[in-house]
Amino acid sequence: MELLRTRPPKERADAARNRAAVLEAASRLFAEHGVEAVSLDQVAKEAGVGKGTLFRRFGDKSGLATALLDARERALQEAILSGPPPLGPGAPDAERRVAFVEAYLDYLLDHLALVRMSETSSPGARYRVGAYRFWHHHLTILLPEAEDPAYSAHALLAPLAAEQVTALLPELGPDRIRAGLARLARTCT
Amino acid sequence: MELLRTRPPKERADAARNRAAVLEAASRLFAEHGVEAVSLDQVAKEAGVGKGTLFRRFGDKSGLATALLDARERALQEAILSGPPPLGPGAPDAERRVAFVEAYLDYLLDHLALVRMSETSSPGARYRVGAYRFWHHHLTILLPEAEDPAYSAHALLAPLAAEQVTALLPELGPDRIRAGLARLARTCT
DNA sequence: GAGTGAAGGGGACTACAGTCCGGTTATGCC
DNA sequence: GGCATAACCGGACTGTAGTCCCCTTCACTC
Repeated sequence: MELLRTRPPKERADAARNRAAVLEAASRLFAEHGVEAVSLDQVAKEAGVGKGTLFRRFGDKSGLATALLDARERALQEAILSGPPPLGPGAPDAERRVAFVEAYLDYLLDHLALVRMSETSSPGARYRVGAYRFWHHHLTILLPEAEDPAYSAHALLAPLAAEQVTALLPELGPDRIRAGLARLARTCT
Repeated sequence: MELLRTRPPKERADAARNRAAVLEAASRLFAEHGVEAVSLDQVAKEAGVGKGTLFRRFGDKSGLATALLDARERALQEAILSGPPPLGPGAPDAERRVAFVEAYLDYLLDHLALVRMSETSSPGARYRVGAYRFWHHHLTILLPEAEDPAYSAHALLAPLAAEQVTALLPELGPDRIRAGLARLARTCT
């Protein structure tokens, strides 16, 4: 018998079932038709729930995308907090910065359309979610010698916006982007 | 008698009249109620034209914003091409880069909501318009010693995205943003 | 296992961006 | 000045994000 509860114990059974159904339906539809081409009506219908339910659970389109990315995001955060260096603790700051931007770029390229949706539907979404705060805090800590670590961290995250990477990818290709980011991370004091 | 034609001679009189009416109405409504709160239906009604006309002329919401910003944008481009240094030609590259990011930030802070609308309604709009190409080309020229001038120019423009500045403004205030950008522009090789 | 309070469900509803096409008007030529 | 034609006009139409609120269903108590 399954007694393990990953969520706080107050989520009702029907709610959990619907949450899972929505995530699964969204994942399937996005994979099949592309993120852009799928409307939330379709997701709701495919999941067998009403539209109201979908919005109640996920707030808006960017919230749904964020929920779908949650697992991958957590994995990266784990690797940063307690994985092996240079991504995890133990390496010099500059190397950890480089490792971070490269790992984040990998994550981004793997899920570009979805991250883009999570950042762009709903204005300012990127900067509101907890994950951005996490990346920003991490980089701030790794920039103790900068004149304004908080600003430098934002400036290093700016070219990692999904919108920016999407626009630059056809022009420069992933390798130049990766190299440029690494240079930036190493030298940005 | 007015013989001066600023546009190529093929724009019909009614088209020109409607163009002006739309721009004036949009400008007035945005000033009065805020950019976010005004719908294009309202703009069309206020200008006394149909919706179809509005979209025919300006393509979409971001096109309308771009048209409203056109004059200010051109002024900045003029100053860069032929104004006095350090913004115009004559000063060392690093100083010109700093002058550019500061001047652009001023422009941005003056018209933040409008620029944001021009960049965010319609995905990828920021990178498609001619103006972005202009700024990018200008910075590329000013970064001859960078390992990848084209990428560095993009990276320096990234923290000048309206979305980013909007998010950082309440947290850091304009002065820290300005100082951080200037540092970045000076040292970004 | 029946009652009860609250959380959840769902679909009709609104508002808005963007499209389309039949009718209209300006312009250039005779 | 009249005519042909191409450009333009405008509002009805579509599809989508997001809201609202009444009804259902769960979980907890006795």
